Amino acid sequence: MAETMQGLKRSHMVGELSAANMGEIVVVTGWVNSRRDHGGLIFVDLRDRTGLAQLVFSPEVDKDAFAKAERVRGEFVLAAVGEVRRRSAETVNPKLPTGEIEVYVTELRILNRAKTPPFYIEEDVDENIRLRYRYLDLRRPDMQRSLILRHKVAKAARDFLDRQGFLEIETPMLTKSTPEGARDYLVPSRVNPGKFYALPQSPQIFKQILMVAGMDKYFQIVRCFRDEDLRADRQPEFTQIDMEISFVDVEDVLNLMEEMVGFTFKEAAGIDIETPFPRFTYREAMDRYGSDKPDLRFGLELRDFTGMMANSDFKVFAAVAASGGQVKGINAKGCAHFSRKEIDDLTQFASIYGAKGLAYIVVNEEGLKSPILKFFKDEEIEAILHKFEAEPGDLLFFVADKPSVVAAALGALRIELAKKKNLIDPDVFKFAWVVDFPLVEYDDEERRWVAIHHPFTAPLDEDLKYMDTDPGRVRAKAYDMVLNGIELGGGSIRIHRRDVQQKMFDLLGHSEEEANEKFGFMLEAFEYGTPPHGGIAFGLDRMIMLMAKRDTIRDVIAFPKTQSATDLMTQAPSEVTPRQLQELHIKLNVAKTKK
RNA sequence: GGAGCUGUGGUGUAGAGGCCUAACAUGCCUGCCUGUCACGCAGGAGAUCGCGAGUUCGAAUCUCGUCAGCUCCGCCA
Repeated sequence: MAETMQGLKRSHMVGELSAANMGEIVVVTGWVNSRRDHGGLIFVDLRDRTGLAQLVFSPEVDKDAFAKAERVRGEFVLAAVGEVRRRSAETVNPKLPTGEIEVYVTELRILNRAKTPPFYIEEDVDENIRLRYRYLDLRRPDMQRSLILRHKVAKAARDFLDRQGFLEIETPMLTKSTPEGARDYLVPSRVNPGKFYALPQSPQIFKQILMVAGMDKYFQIVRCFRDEDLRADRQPEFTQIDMEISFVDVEDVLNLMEEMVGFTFKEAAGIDIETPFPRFTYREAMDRYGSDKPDLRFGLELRDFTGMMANSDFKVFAAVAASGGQVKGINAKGCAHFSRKEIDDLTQFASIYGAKGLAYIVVNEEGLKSPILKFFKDEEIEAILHKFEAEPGDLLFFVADKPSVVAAALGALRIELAKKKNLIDPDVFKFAWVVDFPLVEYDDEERRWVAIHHPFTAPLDEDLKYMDTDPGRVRAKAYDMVLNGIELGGGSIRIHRRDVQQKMFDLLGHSEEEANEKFGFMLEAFEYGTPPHGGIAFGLDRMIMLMAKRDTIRDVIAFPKTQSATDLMTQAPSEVTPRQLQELHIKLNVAKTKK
């Protein structure tokens, strides 16, 4: 039934055909997007990754081809030989790039049949079905564009870095489990019973050792693995553009990366971006936006009322202000018309982030409306309105809590309000740097200091002196690149001195033996002449998602996993045979549940 | 670990206690059709409403559980 391509060679991709090919005999191949049978005349839209073109079958042109075309169905794979002809003026299809021409087929070969697909290729269907039949989903022009863009982004970044003298060097996928950070994916070693490799969360240690090795500038477009719960922008395996550079400080990295990102966006997607990017210290970003990844596409900045509330008669606010908490607010411009239900929903929304309440004041032409008004003196109300720059029509929100809750709740509320009020221009790209992150934070559960970035991050020179006395005050030479409220990449200048690294491990509560066991090879390497160095890694998937204006990185990854980390097409992960387990010296201890 | 949303012919949806012997569109099959462009016209097949319990005289519809997908919190150095 199926025919071969013998004696035929594709001459054109279908999307390339145009009036310039008029009169040529062409050989095209592809899938049947649709077939329109008019009885005495059959049209077939043939699709490949470059687009669609119309094939015409007429008994007057070729009887055999016409007869075969009657048996053709959706998604059949065809090769067609025919003449490119210009369409008459009234039959031109302006919706199709190739709509000025059509191919009069003189020979048709049905290279393969296809089952009726579960969904029409260009229709939007449930993601369940898309992932199960990913090969059909990937035939959709949108998905093809995503993967083509992905290729272009990777190539542009690679070209840029190559020109800057970077070397692309591979690092191991089977590596050593690290004690800090995300959960590792573990791989049992057959030849070393009871021992495990870990898949890399990032090539962090190897790239730093490459600096010790004198490679000077390293990069890699590399898969990384983290065994944590998934989100729209988080997959268990994802791709980073990973870099490390010797003999640089913060400024050098930021400048070079702005250049790289600018080049990549322009080259891959034709998007012009403004440099330099605005820079925020971590503190400033948290104060103004309640987030270390501020979305700068709209205003709605946070205002601080903590000082003002300390002496107020509103005990809820005063108590929080007096006990190290914060009272902050957002002016929801033009939201005074919100219903009680809408405000309740927003209160519910804020509670997700731990806020115990959401106080509000409605500002109208007739005056103010609020359940908390009665607690404030006239001059206090005056001061609040002044600080909010409130005008009639505004709705003022407050959250009072410990600083982390205030930031989380108001930071999220800010974005929610922007969405609700349609303040976000989808065509705009707002980059920013966030710098001077804290080096460490205290983990109440583990009852120790933990690294905000990772334990190799260098402290700011001027803060080094607080490492022993006041670790929470030490700022790091760490930086994140943020785009439209999403963390695109992050990195730091690293510690290159053995003594400072030791001090860091001490601070994190790793004993010398522990540090030696986990990182001894690295500490040893650092004793053989380590250059000052720093680096950064970009989330390639997120970068492409933002360029392609998608809501999830699943749409820019060929074979992504579901939220429960399964692959609906291959059914991974799956059980393995007892023999496989035996060879790996593994005994399962899994509660008998579903089959 | 937790919260929320969704699940109805192949696909996308409607139906929200009896009107359901489950509707519409599209796809699929058969026939007709020489200018369509996701062609059109006529006819046909196709669903025990994710799964399991329960409430009820009666459940696609209400309750509980469970499975799957999605969004989010925690987590993600």
